Amino acid sequence: MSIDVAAPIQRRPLHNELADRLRHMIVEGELAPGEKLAEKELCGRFGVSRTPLREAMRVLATEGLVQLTPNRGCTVSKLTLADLDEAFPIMGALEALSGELACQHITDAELTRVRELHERMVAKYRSGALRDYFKLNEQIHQIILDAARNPTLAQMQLSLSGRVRRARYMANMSPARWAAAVAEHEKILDALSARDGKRLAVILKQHLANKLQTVKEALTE
Amino acid sequence: MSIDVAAPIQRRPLHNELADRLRHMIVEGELAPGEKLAEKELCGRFGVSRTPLREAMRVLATEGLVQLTPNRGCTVSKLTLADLDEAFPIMGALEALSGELACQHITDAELTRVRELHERMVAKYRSGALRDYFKLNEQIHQIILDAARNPTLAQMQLSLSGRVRRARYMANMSPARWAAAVAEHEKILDALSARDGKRLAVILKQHLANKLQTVKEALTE
DNA sequence: GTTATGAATTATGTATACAAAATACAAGAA
DNA sequence: TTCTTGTATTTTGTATACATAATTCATAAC
Repeated sequence: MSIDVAAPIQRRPLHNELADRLRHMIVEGELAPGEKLAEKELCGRFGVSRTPLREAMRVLATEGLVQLTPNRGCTVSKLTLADLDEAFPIMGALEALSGELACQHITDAELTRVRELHERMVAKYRSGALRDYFKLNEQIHQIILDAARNPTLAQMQLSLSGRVRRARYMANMSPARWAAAVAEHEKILDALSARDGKRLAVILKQHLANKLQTVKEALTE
Repeated sequence: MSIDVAAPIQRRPLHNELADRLRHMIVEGELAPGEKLAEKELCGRFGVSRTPLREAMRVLATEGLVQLTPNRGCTVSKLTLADLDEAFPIMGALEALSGELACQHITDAELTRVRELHERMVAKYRSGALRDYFKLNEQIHQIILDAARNPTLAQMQLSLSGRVRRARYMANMSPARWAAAVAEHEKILDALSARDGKRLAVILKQHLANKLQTVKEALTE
């Protein structure tokens, strides 16, 4: 195995690297909601000075992942029920738009890819592999998002879903919900195949509304 | 006139103040798109050191108002036709959602306020006062946004509209367009008064689509 | 025992200093 | 002239130092 000597040498600023790492840690739940993020401690952990770390913090604060209080430091944003109630309808509206636009722009190759992922996802459902199911689910939504050909929209969706992603593990889907979700995905595939944007928009919006219900039920248990 | 001695003493970090000022300057067009923002020069202008300025820059970059290139500094983001094509449909989707939610939550008092602003706006239209018209227009949309009772949604709308606000002065509305816009606002008021969320959503989405057309026509001239 | 007060400590906000990269520019070669 | 190539300057990236606010904790008053 040889390295690509023509590839550009990657050198990114520390604050970018830090922002990415911290974002990942928060989104994946490695840093608990409400946790205090002391600059000094994080500097020690990453082996950097406070300057780039603080710059990364401002970015995460703007994205809503952490909360900054003047002279009082930084904490990982909590994810309340109200936050979910706010975020999911927005995600529904954005997904609906994605679906509409995707129907206008999606290529046959992309459509084939969606079908393939869908089949594999259904197989994972049948075998009860929730984790793999989620992964394929995400990939399908990602392709729709890409097919919308609207990077701004994709960016906003990504940012928003990052915020609520932490709630994911809470959503221990009931068998009934899971079956319903799969049924919804059949409809999504149908509408997308027919390139029926309006229909897909309605389905996706409802899909997100149901997702919210699932998460909320899991939370109130 | 006496000061309110009970009011909390305002002391905000410099980076917040800087971010607000720079954001305002960019959104209002005082800093031209594509303009280079050298740290040293801005530090001199505001009388601060580079540390808080750089923190403010990261925030603006996350909001999409400036572009950072590693080791190469910062420039005010340009607003291309493609950006408008991306942003307006998203704003349409978000406004539509706002309208839907607003119909569920708006109080009679707020509705009265909207009617009042609407009347004043129509008067400004009749007298040809475009600037005042815009201002009242914005206030109406703001009330709808507030009535949606979804701060996350409001925040996202604000951020997006800030990005495209610079294109506003380009939109020198034709008389026909202006008349059409006013007619649309009559429909908006009707649907809102009837608290018919679905109808309002459709109107608002179309309203934004028309706005995009207006701006694009003004640009291609 | 509880509350209040103040010094000591710690953390955050800002400025400055140093390192490294990019840019500008001048001198020399084709 | 035009294109290199090397050097000086400028700019950005990062670390450190200092200023100020918040917190902790011990002590004193009630």
